[in-house]
Amino acid sequence: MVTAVTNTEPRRRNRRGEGGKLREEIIAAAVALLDEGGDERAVTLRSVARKAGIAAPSIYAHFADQPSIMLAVVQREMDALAVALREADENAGPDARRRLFAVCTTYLDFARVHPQRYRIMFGGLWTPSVDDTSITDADLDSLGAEALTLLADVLGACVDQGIAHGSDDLYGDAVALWLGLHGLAHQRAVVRKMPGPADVGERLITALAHLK
Amino acid sequence: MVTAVTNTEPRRRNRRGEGGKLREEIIAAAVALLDEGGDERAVTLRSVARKAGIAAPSIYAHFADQPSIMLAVVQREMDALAVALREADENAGPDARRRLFAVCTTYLDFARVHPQRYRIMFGGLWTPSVDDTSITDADLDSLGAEALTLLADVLGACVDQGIAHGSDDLYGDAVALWLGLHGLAHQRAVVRKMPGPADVGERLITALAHLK
DNA sequence: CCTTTCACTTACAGCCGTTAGCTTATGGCT
DNA sequence: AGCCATAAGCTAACGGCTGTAAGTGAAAGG
Repeated sequence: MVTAVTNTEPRRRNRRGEGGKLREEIIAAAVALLDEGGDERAVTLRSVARKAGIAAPSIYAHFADQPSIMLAVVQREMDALAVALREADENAGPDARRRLFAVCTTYLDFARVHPQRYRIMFGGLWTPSVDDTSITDADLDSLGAEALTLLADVLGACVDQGIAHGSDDLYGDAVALWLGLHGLAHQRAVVRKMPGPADVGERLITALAHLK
Repeated sequence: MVTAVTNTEPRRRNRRGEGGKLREEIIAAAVALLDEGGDERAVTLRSVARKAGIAAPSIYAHFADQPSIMLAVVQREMDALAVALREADENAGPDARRRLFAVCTTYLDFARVHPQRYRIMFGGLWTPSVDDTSITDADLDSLGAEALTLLADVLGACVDQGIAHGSDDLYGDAVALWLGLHGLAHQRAVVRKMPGPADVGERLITALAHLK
């Protein structure tokens, strides 16, 4: 599967005010390349340009350099994940156990449905160049803080409803729970077949949330 | 820091029967490149050759192609990790809690001391080419099975000594514990600074081993 | 001395990121 | 309707790095 470089149409140029649309198309092209199963080395400036149907230098109107593309992809997917988690929590109703499993399952599903995206988001390869729109600390903390606060919140609800053993450090428990989820999510995103029982996810959640 | 391409000595050629020595030197050079902090993209066939002080094509006498080098590195480090884990277990004495924490701490320490090595071992980027000495399933299961059996063994000892709650599936619990450790180890290997409390490792171990 | 092992030099073709300068469609203005 | 400034994207080209192939030299040791 080479996904056809054959560009049937030479792509209609964007209209006057809508030059910025191309930026989104570039990010989408990069994500598409990832999803096609090739690893992140397949996402080069030139391959992205080909996928988007534009000439390579046209990217420089929207991104400073190649790493910036990857950075934008990570940012977009981080936001998408955060939104999905909040949504899952809100749609789960008032029951704390339901909320907990909804959030955790949504997290795990993201990694399973988009393994390549998950890999670049948390695989730590989007270059720690400390310049321009740098993420690295601030933005990882952004999702970090956001998702972890959500998790701590749900854990607190579990304690309040009496289905989990309390703790003096809810945030620390949230971090531990997230680390467990991350371990499973990352491993699933990396290998073809996971060892161990199918319900290992539930075991992780049950143990790390101290459910009774 | 460019680590000096300046090869003072042109490197003494190996003696008659010892041609195979170069193979080890090549692997060591690749590992050295990793440890220098550059990511795995810095480990190219040519850079490895430069680091080892040999000409690039000389590698082909010992490795079929570039991915094979990475593969050999992963194999070597997998073995080293397995040995370290067994050693830690044997040196921990008979106390089950000590054994458990010795093994887990050793695992976590490996990832902290050699983050780049850990990343390529479990980051799933050493190309899933299904040919020649392929690892991918067999050899990951090798460490997988080995380390997981060890963990299950230690967990069983914890139950026997009455310091942990029993379970009907010890191997499943071992997998869950390993996933937690992996989550922490990988995250530490990837980001500069981890959120959360310092004792998060002990929390993971305590919760996932069902310690009382 | 002469064979065999070990490693080297040279070279090719392909991809990469990036710079410089050019073309073309768009849409407001006269 | 016609002009024409400008936004939007293109072509050509550079230097550098990559993996790999083909053929060459030198040292070791029987």
